[in-house]
Amino acid sequence: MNLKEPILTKAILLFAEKGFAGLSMRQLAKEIGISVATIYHHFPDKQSLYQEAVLFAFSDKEQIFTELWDRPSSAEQKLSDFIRITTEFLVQDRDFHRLIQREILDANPERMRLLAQTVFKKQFEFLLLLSAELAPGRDTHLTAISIVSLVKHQLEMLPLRRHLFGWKPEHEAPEVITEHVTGLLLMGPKG
Amino acid sequence: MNLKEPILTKAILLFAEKGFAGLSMRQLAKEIGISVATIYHHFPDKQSLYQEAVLFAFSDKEQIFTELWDRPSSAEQKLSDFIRITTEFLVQDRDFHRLIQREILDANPERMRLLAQTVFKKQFEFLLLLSAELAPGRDTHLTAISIVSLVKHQLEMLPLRRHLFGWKPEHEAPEVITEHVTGLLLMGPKG
DNA sequence: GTCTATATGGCGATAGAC
DNA sequence: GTCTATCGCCATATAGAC
Repeated sequence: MNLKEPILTKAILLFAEKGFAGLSMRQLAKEIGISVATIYHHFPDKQSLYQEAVLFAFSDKEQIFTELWDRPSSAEQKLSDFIRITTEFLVQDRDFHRLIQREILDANPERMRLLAQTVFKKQFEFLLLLSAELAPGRDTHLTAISIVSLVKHQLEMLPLRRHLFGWKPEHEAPEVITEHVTGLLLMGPKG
Repeated sequence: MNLKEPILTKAILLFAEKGFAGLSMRQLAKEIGISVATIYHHFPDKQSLYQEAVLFAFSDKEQIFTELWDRPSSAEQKLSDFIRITTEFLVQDRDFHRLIQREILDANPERMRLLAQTVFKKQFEFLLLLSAELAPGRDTHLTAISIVSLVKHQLEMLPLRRHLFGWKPEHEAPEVITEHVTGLLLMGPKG
């Protein structure tokens, strides 16, 4: 049987958890239950495996949102849906989220460009249109990033937040986060 | 001369850049211009060096905000000042920011607890008071986190944002980010 | 396409001289 | 307190049998 896809699948999981330098080829092979040489049959070196794994992880993720933008709903409703879908997705696919975090932290310009132009381009352009409609007086780029920030960073901060004052278990629920972020964005602080 | 502090200083820089697994003791020694054995004279092992470096990096950071909370200004002004100070600080001390990101990504529960209770405790409690005053109807914990998110994540996304539609060089300026985030929070999307 | 065996080098850590 | 020299191990990567 061809082991290329199983290798990529396990690699995504373990690279997300340990980072590039933190995962050895031996560990990866052991986890899959194959030999190191088999990995090297499918990938020329560790770096290539990593890059292919990242692309593989991102390959099917674009579709999740496509249906959303076509709905004949109001801008407010679309924002609310976008926040909910993104939150649920990031909560459900933690490995993917950790991989994004690591990639952005690494900040390799070429890989950033690739990511921006292949995976996020379309979603971000829809988000820009939405920002222009919802916050006409504001810089749309900064507003769109702010929307993403509120969703993504709420989740990224969880390990730390758990130890900060006022935290409650329900703050980890996707629907609670969604409601808070949506309300803050649509109605402002006083709403 | 005692090399403990120079070791810690360089370690902060390189751990922030490469991560724990990505930096070897040999590389670190070479960068400082000393031998590996000298590092091991001051620190029992790599893990201890890392943890001490992280604590050292955070040790003097708490003071930056203390003066702010004592000022006799309005809640709106305090929020604006907090956002500005935080943005400028994170832009200026990128190594520190990257170290925070790595620590949160690692998510070691014990280290998270330590970080929350030593470095962020006081600032976060002031931020909670501010959130309660500015957004009385909302969950103060979530609001406070949202404020942090808007500042911190705007900067973390920079490597990716540069390749997304609508980005302009001025979006990297602390004062532009500050103004956007402050406006969004205080006046909502329509403001 | 997968394996066992191995080459080569860098790794964390230590011994012992100065 | 700092060094040179070295141990034993694990890393990436390859050779060659099946």
